[in-house]
Amino acid sequence: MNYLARTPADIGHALRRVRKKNSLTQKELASKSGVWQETISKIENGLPGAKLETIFELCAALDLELLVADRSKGTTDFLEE
Amino acid sequence: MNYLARTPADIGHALRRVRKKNSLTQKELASKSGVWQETISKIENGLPGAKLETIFELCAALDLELLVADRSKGTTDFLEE
DNA sequence: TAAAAATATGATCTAAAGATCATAAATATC
DNA sequence: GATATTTATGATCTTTAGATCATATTTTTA
Repeated sequence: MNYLARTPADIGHALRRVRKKNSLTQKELASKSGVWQETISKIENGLPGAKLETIFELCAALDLELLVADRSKGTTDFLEE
Repeated sequence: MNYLARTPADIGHALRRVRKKNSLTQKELASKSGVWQETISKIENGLPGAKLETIFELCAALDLELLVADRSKGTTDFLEE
């Protein structure tokens, strides 16, 4: 299950989807990740200046990683693995 | 050609590899991307607080995108597509 | 090896992220 | 619809990223 991202908002949306898919509230993710709920809300809504480190903290908590890939023809919608 | 990233340093290293693969200096990438050479240097060296937006600006200039993926067993070394 | 080119680092300034708290607003539940 | 829960937003504070400039250091080239 991959989500393709070309913008900060894409990352935020992907993180939200995975969070919900795991039936976690932002508050629960906050506890898991050490990132504040308010911060998670902003990131999920596409905060352009979100820190890379914070993104990786959320990825770790959601058991995710990022792949740096050549730009594809794909859209930033849902991608099946 | 994918590079797997679990930390800001991984992202920085991936970006550097792709830049070099395209025979670009940091200064040339700076011109392409609108991000300052000095900033690129810091990011390539693993700046934890690098802004997501800045990362995507570099990705766009290098014709890259990110995939949000489930954590794999892989290491953050070079991965062949 | 010397010179040129590329990269890294330091200083200053402005804007803003994240922590922290509070709470308004939105959503979910019954 | 009422209530509970979740998410979004605003305020304050500290830290720091990025822009900008300069230049030290390192790497590359001839």
